[in-house]
Amino acid sequence: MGEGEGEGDSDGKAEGEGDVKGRRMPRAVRERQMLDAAVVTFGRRGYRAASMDEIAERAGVSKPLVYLYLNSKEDLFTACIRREAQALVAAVRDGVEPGLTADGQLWSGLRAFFTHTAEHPDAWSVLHRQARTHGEPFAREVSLMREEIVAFVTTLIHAAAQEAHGATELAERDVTGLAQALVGAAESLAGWANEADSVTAKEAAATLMNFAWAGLGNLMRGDRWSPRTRSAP
Amino acid sequence: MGEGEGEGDSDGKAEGEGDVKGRRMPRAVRERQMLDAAVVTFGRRGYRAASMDEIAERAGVSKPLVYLYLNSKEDLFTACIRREAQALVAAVRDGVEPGLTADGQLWSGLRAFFTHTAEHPDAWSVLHRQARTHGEPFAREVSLMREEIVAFVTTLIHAAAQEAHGATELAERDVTGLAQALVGAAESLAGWANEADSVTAKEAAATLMNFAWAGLGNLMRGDRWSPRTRSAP
Amino acid sequence: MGEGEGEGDSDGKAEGEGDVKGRRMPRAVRERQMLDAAVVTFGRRGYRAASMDEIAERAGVSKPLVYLYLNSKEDLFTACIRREAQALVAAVRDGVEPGLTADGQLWSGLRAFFTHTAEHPDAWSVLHRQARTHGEPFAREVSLMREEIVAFVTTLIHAAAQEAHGATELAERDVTGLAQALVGAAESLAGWANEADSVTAKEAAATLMNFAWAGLGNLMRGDRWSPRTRSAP
Amino acid sequence: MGEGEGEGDSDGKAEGEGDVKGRRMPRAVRERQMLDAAVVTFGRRGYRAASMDEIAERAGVSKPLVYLYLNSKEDLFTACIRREAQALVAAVRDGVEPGLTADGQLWSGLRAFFTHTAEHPDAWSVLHRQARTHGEPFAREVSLMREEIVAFVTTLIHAAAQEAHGATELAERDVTGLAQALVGAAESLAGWANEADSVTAKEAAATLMNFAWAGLGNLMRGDRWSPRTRSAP
DNA sequence: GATGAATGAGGCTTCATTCAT
DNA sequence: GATGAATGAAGCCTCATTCAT
Repeated sequence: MGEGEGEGDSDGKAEGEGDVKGRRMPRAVRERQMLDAAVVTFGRRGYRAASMDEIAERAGVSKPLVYLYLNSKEDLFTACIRREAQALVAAVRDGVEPGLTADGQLWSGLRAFFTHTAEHPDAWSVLHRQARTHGEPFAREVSLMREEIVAFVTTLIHAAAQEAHGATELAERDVTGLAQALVGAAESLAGWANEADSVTAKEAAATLMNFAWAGLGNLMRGDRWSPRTRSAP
Repeated sequence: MGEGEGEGDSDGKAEGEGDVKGRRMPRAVRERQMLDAAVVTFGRRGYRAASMDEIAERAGVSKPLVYLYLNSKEDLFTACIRREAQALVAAVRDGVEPGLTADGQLWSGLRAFFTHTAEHPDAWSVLHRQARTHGEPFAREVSLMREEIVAFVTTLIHAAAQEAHGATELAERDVTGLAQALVGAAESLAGWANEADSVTAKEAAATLMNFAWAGLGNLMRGDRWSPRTRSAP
Repeated sequence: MGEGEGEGDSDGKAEGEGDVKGRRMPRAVRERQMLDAAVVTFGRRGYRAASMDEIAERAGVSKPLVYLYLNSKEDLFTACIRREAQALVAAVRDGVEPGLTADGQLWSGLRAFFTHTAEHPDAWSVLHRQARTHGEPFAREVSLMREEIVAFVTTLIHAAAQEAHGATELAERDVTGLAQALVGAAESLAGWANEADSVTAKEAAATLMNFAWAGLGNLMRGDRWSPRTRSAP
Repeated sequence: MGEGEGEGDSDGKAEGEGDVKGRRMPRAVRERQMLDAAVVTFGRRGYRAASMDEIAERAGVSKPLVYLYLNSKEDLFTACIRREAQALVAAVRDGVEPGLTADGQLWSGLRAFFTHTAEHPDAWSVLHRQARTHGEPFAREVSLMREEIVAFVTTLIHAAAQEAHGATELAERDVTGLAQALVGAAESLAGWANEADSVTAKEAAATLMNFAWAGLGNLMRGDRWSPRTRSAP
């Protein structure tokens, strides 16, 4: 009740590598299989509801082996988070096309972000939902990633400002606020895009880009809303 | 995150009613105490990690009484969600000052939202994190609330558009996208504001308001970013 | 799972006495209501699965009142057993028509037995199944009743023997064995009659009577089966 | 009753395998130990009153192992019933000496029945008392066994009738009634034999055989008792 | 006479984790 | 390198039973 999602185990156990159960395999491969299984399980069931039994079974190995390689449930979860965080950051970095203007880069980065999260929903669930829902050891890992992304976006914002005007000084707090809002909006839109299949990653990216663009423009123009500002935006 | 694991239980048990442990109290009062305790516990630990033992202890009653009044962990969690969702919606509705222009109303609503979430961080955690992290019975409750808020925001957006220009027709998808992004941004900013105490509800509201304002302006102007648009926002 | 039977509470709570809930009633009446409720509940759910809550509710009183009048679950169960055992014994005794020959008396007694058990299935369940299934305090009560009936039947058997032949001496063990077998058969047939509604109390009694009759006849004739006896009964 | 509450645990835990507590053992062996312990516990305490704790302890293992191998209390009880039902049926079948006349077969079957129930009183309690006292999942298992035995007895009755007379047609209902009564009597006598140790299986079988014999004879002779029949059996 | 409020104790079940092979 | 066997600890839930009014 109330836990997990998928009773139907029609998903691939990634046994597609042609491995027969019990086959000796190099440690690295086994470890990857375990992490894959763990990400799926944690992503769908949540940290507490995921059982080492299910993870081991999904990975096609025995439980003691999981412990041998990954020590404990906590360590395993941390490893998942770390791996997926790096993968996401890498996907975004690699998606950014370097030759473009700052806004072009932002755009390509956003597309990469939405594409990656759409293609790895379990990983996204681990990072966005599960890791942040459980106490300190895990939340920190995600915070690090989030900060990395926020920093990256901040850089792009500064660059865009530079390109546009030369050196308009932007207040640091404003920029951070914008970045926080952008990332939050992105996360929300990622969820929206995952639910309503009709919305593609590209559309989500476009929506967000518009949003960011407008916010940035206002910021640079110093055109800020205040209680005294009246209508007519 | 600001929630953390909360090992140090230096928090007030809200026993402020002057009650001595073990005193007989009318059902309604006890029930409120239990819900209070449950919100705190669920908010900090998460649904699975929260134990009925801890909830009962925090409420200052024995476990069986919790079951007598609230049936099961699932029902208890649902009751928490329901109560806090209504409280949040009510807070926002009550915060909106009716005489104002649409943007003034949006502004006051946002302030109320950030104020409420800042004052009830555990409740906010329950709604934003915990409820959505666990399966169907709970997520739906929050979805209802979220949709209510999204609908409300959508109304204000339309009203603002009207006020500004008369009848610019906005594409429905754009408006929904904007609302989704806004709510997501708000959620993210609420977290930010909770973490860094230096950021007040008012500031967060201002940041978001700017954001919304700019997005709305763009939308109405038809001034949309596209890959071919070049720099100079 | 595995307990009780009737979810559908379409049975009368015996509130047919025209009592309004909460009405003060003489102790004897209240006590009877409680015992009625208890017999139904114990009969359907079994001793352990029956809860004092259900019994109190079915009786239309509060739990503490049940304790006030009947002390404990154990005492309550004992009271049920005692009352129903006496009722059954009385029904049989009253059913026996005194003027008849011994076999006529046996016949009328059997009819009374089957009629009573058919009309009070819950009471029969309490005596036959539940009481004997649980440890010492209860089994003894039923044993007493059973012995009373066995003794009564034994008397009739002796009387019948007398009537038939004058003083054929029957071995005590044989008579007791016959009586035991008879009672067991009666219990089994009572169950059979309860299940297959097509079998009436009268038919069951007839079947058993034939049985008894034949057994008794053999006994008196000294016509006993032994491994060396060959076919042709 | 002979079962009682069994406070004094002076019984052997059947640890006769020479195993030391905690030793690793193959699954099949452990499973048998658990079933043995469960039969004893269920037989003496009843389904509800038996605790998994006691069963595990009696089996010399920890509770989780019981769950690992047997899933749940319900499954465990079902497994007990199934195993003991099969054992009893097998004992009776194996006890029947095939070369004999029908009545000889009935006799040998009865002896086997009484011997088996006398040697396995807890198993008999499980089948006769406990399983039938608790709701549907369990009663059905025993019903199947009972029907199997009733059918078997019915066959023998027909055969005996054949041998005796050639083809006297017996009414189906009469035969079923006889079989029901016989089985009931047998069950009752089994209890009697268990209580009073002085009564051996052989004696019980003899008593019942006489009973059956007489009933069958009457049936075939059409010599039935009726209210109008007067004395002189 | 009657009850709403409250609890200590115990039962079923699951899980992360470790041996011994 | 890999696993079948095994468990301590903990969680959800229910129940018989008692106060205080």
